[in-house]
Amino acid sequence: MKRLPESELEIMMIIWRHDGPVNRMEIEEHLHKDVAAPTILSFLNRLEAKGFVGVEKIGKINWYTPLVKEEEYLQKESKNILRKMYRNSLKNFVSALYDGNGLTAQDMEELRAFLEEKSEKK
Amino acid sequence: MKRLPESELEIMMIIWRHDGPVNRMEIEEHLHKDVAAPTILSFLNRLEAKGFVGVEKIGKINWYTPLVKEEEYLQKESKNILRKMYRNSLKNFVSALYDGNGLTAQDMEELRAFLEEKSEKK
DNA sequence: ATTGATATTAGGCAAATGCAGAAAATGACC
DNA sequence: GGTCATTTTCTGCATTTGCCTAATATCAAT
Repeated sequence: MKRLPESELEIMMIIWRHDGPVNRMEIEEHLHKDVAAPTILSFLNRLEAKGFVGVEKIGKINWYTPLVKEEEYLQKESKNILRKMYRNSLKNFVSALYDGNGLTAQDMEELRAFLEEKSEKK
Repeated sequence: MKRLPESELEIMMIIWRHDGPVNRMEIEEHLHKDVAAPTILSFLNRLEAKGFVGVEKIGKINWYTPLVKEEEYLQKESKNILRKMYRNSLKNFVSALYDGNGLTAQDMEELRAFLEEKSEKK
C-alpha cells in the first residue's frame, strides 16, 4: 500500500469519514480548499489507480467508495511517523505536542483514561 | 517555514542529532539508504535554499549546521499530523498505534509517567 | 608542477504532484 | 430532436522530488 501525497490524502479522509458512496460534489463541499472540479476528479482518478477507491458511474455521476480501510492506512502511517521523526518514541511525539502547546488538559485526560483502560485488561 | 520532503527530512534529522557541524561524509554514514555523494549534496543544497541549514566551506569540505531548530519543526509537524490525519485527537493517534501493535507496554508506561508528571505541576 | 584521490558544483532527467482549460458525454426540459 | 446545464474525461503544464553523470576544484604526495 503506497503512501498518499497530501492532496490525495485530504480527499481520502473525506471519503473515509463519509457514510457510503460519495460523489465529486460532496467531496468538494467538505474540502476546505477551493479547487476546480477537474482537479478533484484528477485526484480521484489517481486514488483509483492506486487502488484506494472504487468507482461506479450512475447516470453521469461517479460514486466513490474506499477500498483501503482507514484504520489500516492510519496504523501504518502512525508507525512510520514515529519511526521517521521521533526515534520510535511515542513520548517524544507527545512531548513535542505538549511543548508546542498542542495539547489541552482535555486531550491529556482523554489519553490518560485510554492508557488506563488498555493496561487494565492486559 | 516549509515542510520538508521525505529525503530532505531524513538528512535534516541526521544533522539535528549530530553535535556541531557535520559534513557530507558523516551524513552518508548515518544514512540507512545507499546513495551517491552528489545526491546527498543536492539535498543539502536544497535544505540551504530553504533556510534549514547553513554551510561553511573549509578546504574542500562543506560543513553544515542547522538554522531551524528541531523542536520548532517537530512541534509544527506534530500538530499538522494530528490535524490532517486524526481529527486533532491525540487519542486517535495513540489508538491507531495501539491497534496496529505499534505500542509496547514500555511505551505506554513511559507515556503514562509523562502525562502524570505534566499534570501534577499544572 | 604533476598526478591521484576525493569533494563539490553544474546540469539534467524521469517521475510524481498539484492544478486546470478545453472537449466530450449525459441528463433534463422544451 | 435541440438546447442548456452540469459532469466527467482528456490533455497538458509548471513545480517539486529523487537521483545521477560529467565536469570542475582542491588537497596531498611526489
